[in-house]
Amino acid sequence: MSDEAAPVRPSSGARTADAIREAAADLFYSQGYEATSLRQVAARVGIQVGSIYNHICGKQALLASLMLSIMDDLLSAQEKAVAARTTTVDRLCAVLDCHVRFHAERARDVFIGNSELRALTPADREKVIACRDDYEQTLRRLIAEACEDSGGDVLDLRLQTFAVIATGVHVSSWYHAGGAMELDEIVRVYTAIVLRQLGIPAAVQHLAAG
Amino acid sequence: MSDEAAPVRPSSGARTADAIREAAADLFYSQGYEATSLRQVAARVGIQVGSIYNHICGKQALLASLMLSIMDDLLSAQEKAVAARTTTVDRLCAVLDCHVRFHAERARDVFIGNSELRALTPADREKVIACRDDYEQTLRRLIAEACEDSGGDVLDLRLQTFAVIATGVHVSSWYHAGGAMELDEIVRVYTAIVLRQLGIPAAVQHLAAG
Amino acid sequence: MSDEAAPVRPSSGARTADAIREAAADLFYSQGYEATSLRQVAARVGIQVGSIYNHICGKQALLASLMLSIMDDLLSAQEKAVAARTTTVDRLCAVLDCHVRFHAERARDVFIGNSELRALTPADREKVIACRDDYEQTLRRLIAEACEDSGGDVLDLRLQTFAVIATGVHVSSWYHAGGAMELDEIVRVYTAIVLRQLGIPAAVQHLAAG
Amino acid sequence: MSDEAAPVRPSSGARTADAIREAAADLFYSQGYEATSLRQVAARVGIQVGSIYNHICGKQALLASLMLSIMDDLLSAQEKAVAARTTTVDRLCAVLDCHVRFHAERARDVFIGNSELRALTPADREKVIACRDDYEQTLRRLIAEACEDSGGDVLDLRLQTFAVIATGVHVSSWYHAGGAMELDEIVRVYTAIVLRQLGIPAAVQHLAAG
DNA sequence: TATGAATGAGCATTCATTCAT
DNA sequence: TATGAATGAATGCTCATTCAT
Repeated sequence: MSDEAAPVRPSSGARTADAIREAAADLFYSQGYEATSLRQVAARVGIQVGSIYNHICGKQALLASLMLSIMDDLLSAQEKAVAARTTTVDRLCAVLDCHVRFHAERARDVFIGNSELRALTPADREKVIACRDDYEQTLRRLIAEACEDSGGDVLDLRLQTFAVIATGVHVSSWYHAGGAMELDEIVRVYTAIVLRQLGIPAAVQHLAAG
Repeated sequence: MSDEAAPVRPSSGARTADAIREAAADLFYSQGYEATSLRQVAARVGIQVGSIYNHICGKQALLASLMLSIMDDLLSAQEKAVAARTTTVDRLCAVLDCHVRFHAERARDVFIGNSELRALTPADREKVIACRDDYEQTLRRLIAEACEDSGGDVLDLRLQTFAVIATGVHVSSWYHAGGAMELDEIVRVYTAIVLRQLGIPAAVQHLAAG
Repeated sequence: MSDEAAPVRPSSGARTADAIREAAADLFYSQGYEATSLRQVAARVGIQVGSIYNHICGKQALLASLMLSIMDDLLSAQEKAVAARTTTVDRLCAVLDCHVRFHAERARDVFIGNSELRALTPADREKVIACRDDYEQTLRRLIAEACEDSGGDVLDLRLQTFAVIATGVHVSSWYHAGGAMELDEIVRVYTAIVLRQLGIPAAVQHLAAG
Repeated sequence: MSDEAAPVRPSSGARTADAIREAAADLFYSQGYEATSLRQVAARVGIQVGSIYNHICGKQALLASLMLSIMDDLLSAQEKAVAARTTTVDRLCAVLDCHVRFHAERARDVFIGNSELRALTPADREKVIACRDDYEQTLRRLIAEACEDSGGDVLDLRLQTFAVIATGVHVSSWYHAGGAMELDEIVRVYTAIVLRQLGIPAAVQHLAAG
């Protein structure tokens, strides 16, 4: 309420900062971090290069902040998915659903998160990698638990977890809204092949889906 | 012995050219194309920047030539794998084996091939993408044929082909010789989960393996 | 006095830009465009090379802008000379006066304008040549008209126009203020030999001068 | 006879050297000395850059030798013209004829001689300038003598000598064989306007021409 | 003589960053 | 906050020249 009483352009500063982050993300996605100059970012926002430093601390920091935000969002989404269900198979399915949807819907961000690790400061890189490991560990644990509970057959937990992740991440490279395949359908097929791959019986799958 | 009888500097030119390509590949892999300067490449080879131009036409051309070589090798390996077998399931397994081995053993090159597409000239990019499509098409066709011949059950051919590729490519991000898992073992597990994912009965698998 | 009351750095930007153009003109004159580096220009202005790009778009554009300015000034001077008189012989004399004075007083600029055409972009070269043609055409027309009106005797209009131009342009190669010959005297002799060359009777000349 | 018995490609060395000089002259003419690389020269000759140093001492020396040759030819031509006639007016006309023809027919060389002085070593520049002064002095003396002998009227010897030279040199900027005006005609008009400019009576002109 | 490789200096241009206004 | 000017370092690339073969 008091919020809406504020001037129509509430904190143009924050708006500019957001615009910078958006523009940077777009450019980092399409050209890469190294190939993107702050001049390009500024131009897209409609300001001069120098002005950018009123909103960010530097190019490095901009990338780091961007990547950490993305990892944060990814982890939050996963946590929410885990929390929503009760059985282990249900939980796994929810996390798979979340995995694909996040990678499909935020392909740009996810791509940056995966491809610009090299460009980070060692310190920042460690932080991002910690998030990524966290994400992987959760998925791995869920896979193990779901298999145990449902008669699945894990051949190699690490490799199979990687397979699940890689398959979902790959969706970000080709999915686009309005494309040949609906996202719901993608999630359905993806879940099915993951469960198959884990040897979880079809019967259980239908129960989970039901 | 007979080796050392060879001329001390057998075509110093070709040797330098190769050294440049090797150094460039190493640096492109660890820092990215944009973040790598020709001065770094030259330094690693032990020559001056200018001298590099006796062997390459420019940075762009160096990358393009590198990527096209890699794609060439990849396609050749796949072709050889296809040619060596007779039944469709056998062929699929050979191609899966080749896929994983190539990505594990030439992780550096494969990484460059996947991550520096952006840095290419549109013309060169098209060429590389054409190779990549070719590679995918072969795998897709083999999957379809193998499933048909062996009672497999494809849910979505495109998505599942992508899953097979992504899973194999991912190996390149963690495998290293002497690591926790032998390459043979990786291939074994990978093949198993792919066939499972495609619904190809275990019985057929063992026949193929035998 | 009132001068010094003005702000110490009135638009430092414009001033730097002018200084760059002046320095560039000096160096292009004494060394030629190709032999002049932007580093030299910057050094003469007292800034770093990179800073130059806050004021110009590139070396090419700097030359083009310089040359177009010079041609502009030359054409303007000629136009003013033509406009100031009424009879054709008077007009011709005014234009000859302008021709010699401009070439004597702005020898540096005129030299650049004549000698660096090669260094221009085809597009810019065309523009400069169009100015030059314009200048020549005006002079040629005036010569024809003046001869007709005053009993002159043109042997070959084109060749004689060229002779008039070349003779005046040549002054720029040896005149310097305070030299052996006053500029007024140079103009007087030059005009006389041009009129003689055109066969315009001495009587008319004195009338025109009167 | 014994000459023709020599191998078909007599002294390929001298030939290559000449080819280098020709190629260099062409390129210096069209692009300027500074903008021309020895690589371009070599390419035009059909050899590699390094090989060029078997024939020349360096880029500077190549230019100097080229310019001195040209000045030599120019002076020789003038000397021959002077020697061929007896009366002063005849001599002047012969020298004017030679001046225009040389500048028309060897426009490329004359252009180099005039425009690349800057690029020479001070020592070489002095030599070329000495030739040029020599050439001018001869013409100046001839003008003075011819005017004295034929009732001409010199207003300013130096300026008028310059005018004569500049007019002739200018021909090199537009003449080309097969163009709108025959060279003989150009020489005729040029001579006429020069004599007019010097106030030498037409009667004498016809005598000289006859 | 010709070659191909190497050198070291130089060039136009770009960039992240700083700072007075 | 925004600007425009400046910095200093770096980059891809070219060049005249050298030299072993």
